[in-house]
Amino acid sequence: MPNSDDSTRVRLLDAAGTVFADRGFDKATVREICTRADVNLAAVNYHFGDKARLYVETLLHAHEVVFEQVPLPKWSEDTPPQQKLADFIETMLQRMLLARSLPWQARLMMREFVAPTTDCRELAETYIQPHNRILMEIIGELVPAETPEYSRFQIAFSIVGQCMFYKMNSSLMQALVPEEQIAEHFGPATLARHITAFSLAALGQPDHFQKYLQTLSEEIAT
Amino acid sequence: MPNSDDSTRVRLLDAAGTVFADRGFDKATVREICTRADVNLAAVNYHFGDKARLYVETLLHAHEVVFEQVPLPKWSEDTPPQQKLADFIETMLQRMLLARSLPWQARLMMREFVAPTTDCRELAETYIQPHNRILMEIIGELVPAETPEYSRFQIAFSIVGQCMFYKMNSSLMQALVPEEQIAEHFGPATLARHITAFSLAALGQPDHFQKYLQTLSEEIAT
DNA sequence: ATATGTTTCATACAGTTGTTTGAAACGTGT
DNA sequence: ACACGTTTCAAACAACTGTATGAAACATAT
Repeated sequence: MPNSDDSTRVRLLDAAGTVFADRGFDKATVREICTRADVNLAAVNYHFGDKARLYVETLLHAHEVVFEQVPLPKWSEDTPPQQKLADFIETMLQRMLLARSLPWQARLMMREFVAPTTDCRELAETYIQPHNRILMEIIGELVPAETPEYSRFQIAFSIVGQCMFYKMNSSLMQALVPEEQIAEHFGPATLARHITAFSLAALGQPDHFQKYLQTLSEEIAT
Repeated sequence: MPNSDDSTRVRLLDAAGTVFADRGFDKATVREICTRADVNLAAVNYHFGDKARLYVETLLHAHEVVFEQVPLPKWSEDTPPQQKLADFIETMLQRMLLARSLPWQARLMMREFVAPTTDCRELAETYIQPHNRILMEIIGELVPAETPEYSRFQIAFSIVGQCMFYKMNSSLMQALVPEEQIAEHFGPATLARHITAFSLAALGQPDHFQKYLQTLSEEIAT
């Protein structure tokens, strides 16, 4: 009957998180997970049945933690959609760049986005769908009413795509961008400003990106 | 001395391509590769030393083939940068979506972008850097002259990020977008048009995306 | 204290993996 | 026809994997 805060279970869940995150599902071994969790090898099979189910539960656990650790700000009735979009982008980036530091959850989420191991229907329904719906609603406020749905989907993916890119291709980025610039101009806050401006401009708020670029060159000039 | 068009070598290289592409480095087995190539199991070790070196050579081979199979169009002196950007995006998407059909090279490239197995310095220098340089030059023609370099990097990544997203998250996309819409509105040509319009609008060619959206809703209306 | 259900443990098992081996087959120049 | 370097082959090896097992340790309620 004691089940909820079972120490071995959560210890296993945590250890599995780190290991899965930086080894991937295949290269991660049950043995390493158990060693790290300081539990017996058989514990995985006892508590989760097999490696695959442990993985799924770890994924769900990871999303839960990240989503509540970096929540979306509350918006009032009259928050302008531009502000909402800015918030959304910054939240998304922070959730992703969270992985840079200690917690492993974001890294794990990214991995699953990119090379899905399970069919992850449950994951999509529980976390990704609602998240995407919010973005779609914001976009709905920013485009003409007649804009077809598929077009709004494309816009959503254009925005999300920008965010994801920085997280996933950090190694590629480091091969292309000089090191000094990375430290200074590719942190979460700066990137959020860039992506927001870029996307708002694309959506017919032309001032945003042009003004933003002007600001930058003025900063440089001084 | 016979080395260049060694039949087993290239057969191995091709088979390795397909297998690595849809299984990934870890899950791909030397056995499957050899079976598919119709060569003996020991051939990999004889010709390439080990699995890792086979992988690297496969990667280089893949890039070479894709880049020459889907080349950038030639531009004249007075090709407008808007056109160049459109071409660049379409080429990139076609290279990526190429993977949908027979050839495996693009899938493989994507995999390596996302979860690099090797440090792939050679890859970055030979293929990715020059490719990125072209994009940076196009962007240079589209933004104010004073725009700082890091900002142009960010813009480049915003564009590339959009393209990559569709390729990598096709499974995620399928979970979010209704099936009928995918077939009709998420092919390479349509996506290229969307991303081009979106990005040009962001870069202060506001007409592009607004006009594009208008066109869409008019098409719907009829 | 005893019994019962739960959790942990050490160990073993069966399968798959990359890699090695040594002999056979092949091609080529003499 | 011979010899020699190259390439192929079947078979085996050693290491590692996820999983199963059955006994021990534990907790809890009667």
